[in-house]
Amino acid sequence: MKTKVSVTTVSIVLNGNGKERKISDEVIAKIEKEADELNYRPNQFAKSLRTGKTFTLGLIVDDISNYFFGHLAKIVEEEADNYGYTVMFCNSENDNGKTKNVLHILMDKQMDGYIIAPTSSMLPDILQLIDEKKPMVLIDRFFKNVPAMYVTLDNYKGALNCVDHFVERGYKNIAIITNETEQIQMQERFEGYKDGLEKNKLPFLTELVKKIYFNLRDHEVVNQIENFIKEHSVIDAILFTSNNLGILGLESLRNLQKKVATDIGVICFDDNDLFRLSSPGISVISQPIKQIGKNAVRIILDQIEKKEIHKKRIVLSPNLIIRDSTPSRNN
Amino acid sequence: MKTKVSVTTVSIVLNGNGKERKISDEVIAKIEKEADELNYRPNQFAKSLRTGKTFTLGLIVDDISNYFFGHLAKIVEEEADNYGYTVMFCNSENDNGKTKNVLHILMDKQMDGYIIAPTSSMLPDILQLIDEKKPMVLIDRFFKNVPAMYVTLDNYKGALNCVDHFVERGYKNIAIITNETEQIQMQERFEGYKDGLEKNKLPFLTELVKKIYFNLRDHEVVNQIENFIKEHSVIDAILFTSNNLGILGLESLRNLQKKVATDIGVICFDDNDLFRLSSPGISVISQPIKQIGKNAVRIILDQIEKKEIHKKRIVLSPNLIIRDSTPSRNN
DNA sequence: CTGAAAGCGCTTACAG
DNA sequence: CTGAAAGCGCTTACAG
Repeated sequence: MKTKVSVTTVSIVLNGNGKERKISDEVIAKIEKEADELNYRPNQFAKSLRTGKTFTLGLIVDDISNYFFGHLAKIVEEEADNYGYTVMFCNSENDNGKTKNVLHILMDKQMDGYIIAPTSSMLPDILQLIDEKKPMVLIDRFFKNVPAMYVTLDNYKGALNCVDHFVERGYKNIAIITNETEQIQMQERFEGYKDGLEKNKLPFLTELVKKIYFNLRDHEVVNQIENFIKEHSVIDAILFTSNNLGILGLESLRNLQKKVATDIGVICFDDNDLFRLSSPGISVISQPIKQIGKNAVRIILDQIEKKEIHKKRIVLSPNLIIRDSTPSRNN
Repeated sequence: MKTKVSVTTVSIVLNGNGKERKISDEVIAKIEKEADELNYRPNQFAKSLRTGKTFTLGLIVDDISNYFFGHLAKIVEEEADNYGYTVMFCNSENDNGKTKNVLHILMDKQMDGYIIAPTSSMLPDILQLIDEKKPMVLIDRFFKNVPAMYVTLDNYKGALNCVDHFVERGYKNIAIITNETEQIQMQERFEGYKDGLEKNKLPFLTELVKKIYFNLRDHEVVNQIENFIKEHSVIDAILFTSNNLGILGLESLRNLQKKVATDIGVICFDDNDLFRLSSPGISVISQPIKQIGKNAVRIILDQIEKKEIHKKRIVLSPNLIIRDSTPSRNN
């Protein structure tokens, strides 16, 4: 910058503090003009190094190509952008495939805040983050007894509603296909299923429970679901506890030439284009993705800006959308 | 660090240059031990400020919640991660909604490289990036006469193949539903459609062309498609030129109670769960997403590491997957 | 084999 | 109203 003016003044002006610091209008104008002409853009590391702020949020999801997390990421980016933040993301792949610690990578880059769908292996890092009082919010699931803020769905109620709906429509042998995991959202969905059966005076049968490991390939999951269904012809309804399981489940049913609705009732957790538009349309427990994302960003920004936090833990209501995959079995 | 040793030595050791610089094994061991105990993590801004490297790639897509871009983002993140890079992403939303310049935000944060699905408004910034010799690769589309590297599909051939397939199956009144845009991938798809008709001695009729603006809401798009189909009962086949248009198109057809396959043949660009698993399954031109992502990252890393670049422009082959939405009309 | 010093490009008290 | 100087936490010639 060839203007005869100190870097101090330039810094003040370019950060919009010219007026406040009583820099003369003339100098302000000159600096702004030149900065513009030279296409000057301040070095953000230098800035961050000095101020400690990065204006970057770290987002960790299972898999950004999954409908739920992709849409969540979109909302998060949009919201963050509204407040001048950008987002860096990592896929945890539920601890599969990657041995390295995703969260650590983001911690190294010093995010201003962290939005995390946690896996069990992240616990130590999450505790460290809490220890360092870094802004953080967990999404989709959380850890019991860990003092972290979070935004989740009332998963228990969601699953319970599914069972109620199945029973109301006359289904009697309701299976659940879920993941083998200690993650709390899945545990709660499972509890909701069990308690739903009990509430409706139906027996809980372990043979109607299929738990699938995360680290399988899609076709293996499809195979397992096919075998499970084949071996239990008594099943007249299935609750899939996730987007992904539901999609692969539909593939399994198609392979088995089992007709959804006609042969078997189906409800899935999470909505997506396939569930919405396939025929028959699939009844789902839909999550308020927009609200989850917006709340998460708001909580993070409140923490960053040290505003008072009104609600630390947000549990949103599930929404049962009834379509054609659960026709009445009463006669 | 309380070890009696200079920061210089610490820096050398922690960057793995201890041996090379002939630091004594004893000192190396001591430093590593203490770094470990103190959970020491070097400040990345300081590092970046000094070295000019961020180990961060910027990714700009239309919309990360879109199947194509979400899956692409996943691959990009995985590949980048393999080489120690993280990725920061922005949704361009095809210039809708956001007035600000997405690319500028990333440029401010000094990405080591840029992977961009460009929109027209980005052109000036892209030229600047080229000017500054920043590693960059365009994906999905590019600008004619701009000397940038890119990875795209042979969109022309893809559309041409669709028309060929329709004709082969006996369809005569093939409509195209595409976006109103100057983006080159869409232009090429349109050209492929036109030339496909000509090649097959079918007339090109402007009334069978529907171009839809990007900045519409989903339900508006659905409405427009519905009206278009209603007003042109002659149509016996439709080529949707994107994922998104295809999904909304299926919604329109459902609303109109038009049966895919029975009433009308359908092919969409891009594959997804809905097209794959709905019944009837939708025939698609699928893009090799994995290859696009891997190539893009490789090209960027080659540029960053100043390796010789073998291919600067990669045009991948489309893959026509024939399912049930294009049954034979010959009799 | 190891360390002192400079410097990356900013911002922020502080001085005048 | 404006500027000199210190310092954020690293790395990298350079010296010894």
